[in-house]
This record gives sequence, C-alpha cells and structure tokens, in this order.
Amino acid sequence: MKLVTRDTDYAIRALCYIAKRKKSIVSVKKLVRDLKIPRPFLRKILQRMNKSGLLKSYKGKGGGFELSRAAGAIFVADVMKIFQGPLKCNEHIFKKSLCPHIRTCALKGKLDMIQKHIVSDLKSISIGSLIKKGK
Amino acid sequence: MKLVTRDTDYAIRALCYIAKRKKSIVSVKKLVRDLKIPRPFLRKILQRMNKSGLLKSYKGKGGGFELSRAAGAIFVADVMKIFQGPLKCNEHIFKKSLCPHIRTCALKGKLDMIQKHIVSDLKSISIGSLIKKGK
DNA sequence: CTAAATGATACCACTTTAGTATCATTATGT
DNA sequence: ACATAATGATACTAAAGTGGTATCATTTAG
Repeated sequence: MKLVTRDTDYAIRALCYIAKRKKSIVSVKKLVRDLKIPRPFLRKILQRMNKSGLLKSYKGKGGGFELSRAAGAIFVADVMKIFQGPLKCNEHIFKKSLCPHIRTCALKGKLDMIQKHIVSDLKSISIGSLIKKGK
Repeated sequence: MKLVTRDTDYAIRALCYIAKRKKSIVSVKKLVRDLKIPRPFLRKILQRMNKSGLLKSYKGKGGGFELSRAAGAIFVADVMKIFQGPLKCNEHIFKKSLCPHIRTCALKGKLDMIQKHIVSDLKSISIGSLIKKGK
C-alpha cells in the first residue's frame, strides 16, 4: 500500500528546496549537494517536472530550474500525477472484468469513496504549506 | 497508487461467496465455478486465509472452507493485512534516511494523517456489509 | 572556445505481482 | 481396503514496476 513513490518524494523535496531559495534559479549541483539525492536520478526527475510544466529550465552555464508558479499553487497531487499517473487506486480491479455479483459493486462503492477522500486530501497539500516553519 | 491487490480482491470475493451460502462448507470447486478465479491461485489464497485464522478448512472428500467467525466480524482491513502486510503507506519513504529538513517532517505529518483515515475506513468495511442486498 | 549547465535516451538490477505446477496428506463412501 | 475427492506444502515463472546508472547531444555565459 504505497501512497507515494520515491521519485515523487524526491520531487517534492526538490520543489521545497527551490521554493525556499531567494535566488530562484537552482542548479542540480546545489540540489544534490544539499539533498543527497542520486544525481542522475534527480536530473531525470527535474526534467520530467520541466516537461510537465511544474518547473521552468534554463540551459547553459548559470542555468538550472525554477518554479513555474507560486509554491502555494503547486500541490502534492500535481507531483504525484506526473510520477505515478492518474490518481486512481482501484481501476486495476474493476476494469473490464465482468462484475456480475452485487458484492463487487458494493466493494467498488466503498473503495471509490476512500479514493475520493485521499485525492481531495492530496490536492490540499501545497509545497508552500510544507515549507512554513511555523507549523 | 494501488490500494488493494488482486489476491486481496479475490479473497474478499471468496469470503462474500462463502458468507452467502446456506451450507457453510464450500469447496474450491464451487468457488472456481462461480467466481471464475484461476484455480491454483485461489487455492493458495484460501490456504493463506486458513493459516491466518480467517477461514477454517476441512480436508478430504466433502471438505472445503468455512468462515471462522461471523461475516460481520471480518473486515476488509483484516484481509489486506494478510495479503499486503501492515497497513502503512509511508514507511518506505521515512525509514532510516536522515530527515534533517523541516519539510520532510511536514510532509510526513500530512501523509500520516491521510493514512490514518484510510486505515480507519478499511477497518469499517465488513464482509457482512458487502453482501447486504438492500444497500 | 571552453566549461558548465540541461535534454534525450537507453540500459539495468531488484522486487512485486499474478499467477502455474507438482506432489503429499487426509477423509469419505462403498 | 481402496479409489476418489478434497486440502497442504512448496517451488517455480513471466511480466511489470521501482529505483536507479550511463552516455551523448545541445545550449549558453564569459
């Protein structure tokens, strides 16, 4: 029962780190130095976030990454979608298989309800809220 | 983000099927005939539930499985524990890795809260509640 | 022009998932 | 006693997902 995978976790750490810096463009070098994330893996992760529009990238000397929007407008759910796909937890069970028994639908109803709660929670956690010292 | 694996799903179906039968001892043969679950896989699943105390088994001709307690006292969470281990979703991230930044702990707090909700929901869904036609 | 940065791909080891296959053991009915 | 119908135990396997590594190409500041 894994809610968040390692790349999502690393991505969130990187986002928080970038969000906290004054100088907004941050290079992989600095991120690796301070976060102790394996360099090539982190690079791949940042590139994906760039492609997905969560980060903006600058090539060449002095380049790096910056947030594409305010930290308060980036949510854990956004990051998860990039690295873990659509936020569904039950599809693999109820796809095209015949669902002839009532109990199947009963279970589906309950699990869908749980999923709704999870997703709405994940959509409420912003990067901004994670870097506030006060709480 | 997979909440429930296939063996858990099959296990729940089997439990519901057994719970609905008048004659309490049900053989794999009948389960396979009606539920269309691969036979050897289902056998393994039932054996695990037997070992874990959710089912009682009877060997030999005319044998099979029956619930070890009332359907209302068996919960989806019980089944998941057997096939998916302890109901934790965040441990792999926060284990022995240094957690020196505030944000790590901030995230942990939020994810732990979500986990608490999930687990309490899963503990509230009984097999009994799944086989009620009325709802 | 060179060094420092990202972009794009391809590859790889390990674990989990979703099974299959086989043989041993037990109990029932004749 | 014995054949048959059931479960018990165990080992194996194919495919997908996870967590990375390795290489080379491209861009840009100074």
